[in-house]
Amino acid sequence: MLRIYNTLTQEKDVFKPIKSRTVGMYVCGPTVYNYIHIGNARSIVAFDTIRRYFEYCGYQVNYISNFTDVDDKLINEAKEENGTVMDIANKYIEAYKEDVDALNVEPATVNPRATDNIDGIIQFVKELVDDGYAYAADGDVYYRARKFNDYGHLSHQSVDDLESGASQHVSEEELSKKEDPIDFVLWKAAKPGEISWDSPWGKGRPGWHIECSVMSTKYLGNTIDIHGGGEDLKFPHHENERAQSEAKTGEKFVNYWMHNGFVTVGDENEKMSKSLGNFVTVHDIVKRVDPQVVRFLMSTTQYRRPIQYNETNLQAAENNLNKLRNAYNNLKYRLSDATDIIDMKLEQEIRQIQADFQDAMDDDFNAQNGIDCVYELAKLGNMYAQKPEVGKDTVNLIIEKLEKMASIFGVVFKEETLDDDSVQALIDERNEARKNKDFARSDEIRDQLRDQGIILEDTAQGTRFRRE
RNA sequence: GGCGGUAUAGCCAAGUGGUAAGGCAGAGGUCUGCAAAACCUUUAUCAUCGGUUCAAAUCCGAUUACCGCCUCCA
Repeated sequence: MLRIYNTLTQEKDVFKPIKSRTVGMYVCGPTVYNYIHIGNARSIVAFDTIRRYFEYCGYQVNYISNFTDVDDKLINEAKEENGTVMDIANKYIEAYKEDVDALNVEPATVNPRATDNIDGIIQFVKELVDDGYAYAADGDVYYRARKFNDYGHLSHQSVDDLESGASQHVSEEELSKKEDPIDFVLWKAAKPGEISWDSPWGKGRPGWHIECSVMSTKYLGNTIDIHGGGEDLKFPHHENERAQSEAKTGEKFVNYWMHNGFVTVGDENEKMSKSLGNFVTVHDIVKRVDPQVVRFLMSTTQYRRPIQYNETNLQAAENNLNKLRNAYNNLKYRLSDATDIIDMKLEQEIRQIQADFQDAMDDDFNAQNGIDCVYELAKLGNMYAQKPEVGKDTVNLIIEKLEKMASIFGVVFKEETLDDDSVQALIDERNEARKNKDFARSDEIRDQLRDQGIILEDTAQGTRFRRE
């Protein structure tokens, strides 16, 4: 029985999908005005890992993640890079896809763009105005937050507290247009020269939160199973989405609200964000770190926990990932001399590990406990692979389970292959030398191959190799 | 000020009432011609104080520290 921590109820709720074998997920995607940073990546990886576990459980997942491709930051970036807003958006959407692909994230079912949904947004806002939930003011349209009785419930804030916070930050100009400082903008009037669309309120563009409400309901319906994002999106973004959507449809917007924890960085352990200027982009990081390692670090940390991004943790992740890769190789190598004996007891243990794995993941995607089960399986596999005689079916069973469980965390195992006959010739020559106790020569060959990034390992079954 | 979260060995981290999983790093060992890989052994009384209980890391209260949100932000 899968339980999910729901931000709205602040409890782990039993997961009941709206449709029996389908899950509808909407995960807030990036505003595409820059390369994504590893905080973005954490969110993307966290929800990809969750999605993969749903699929492992046999669900079909409708995974929607948007691109917010018009807002102030894009407009500014366009000025700076001397291009149009669409140029900037297109550039960083392409970069996003490359980065996310490097992290082995499954493609979304759809990545809708805000600017492809302007008509829907205008229609949505119009209905809110017609119903009295929103009002036009000088070309802008604002949402009447207080009119939505449940406003503040998701972020567990009282409206009055929010208001005292908001009053300190809202500009004079905005304040003069708003009926109430906590009201938020649905539609923004365009300044001269800015990208804009025609609307009943004049030329303008969408406010920040509205695109997610529109695209979520468009692709997944009025009520969706899961809506996710970073914990900083609880307020105001998700609070506002919820208010807009439920006011418009009169139905519950989201059954399970999920929020991932932050990536912290440096000795200060402070939040990484674009505005603090302490961010590391995925674009840069993959130049020096194996993206699989970054992925592994992120997906094996429970999604609500913070991740300290530093060399120590990266190194630990790499070691652990290599441990799994080695176990895989150890098992694959034994396939060559495996017989058809069967180890029923071992197969029973493997099934138990898988059951434990599912229990762990069913508990709000406890990846830490989940990956521990995979380590246990790897150890079991390593021990088995050292036996004098192994059964082919059993070895294959371990490999299959290892691949299946590890794939949730985005781990892909590759079988080592030689594309170069000269390497095999050297390995043969080295074994000949070893037979003749010419260890000087055999070690020389081993060192030579190591310099090429090929590690030799002598086993009872022969010499095998792997790449560094 | 309001709200939310976290505090367990050098590091990551499990554990939600019965006398501290696991991983990484370190140390020692087995295997190996030597390695590599693997396996084995080894390292804590759980931020502080007080309370409840036969029994608490686990429940209650207080305190401290750190992080986040309340303004754009994954």
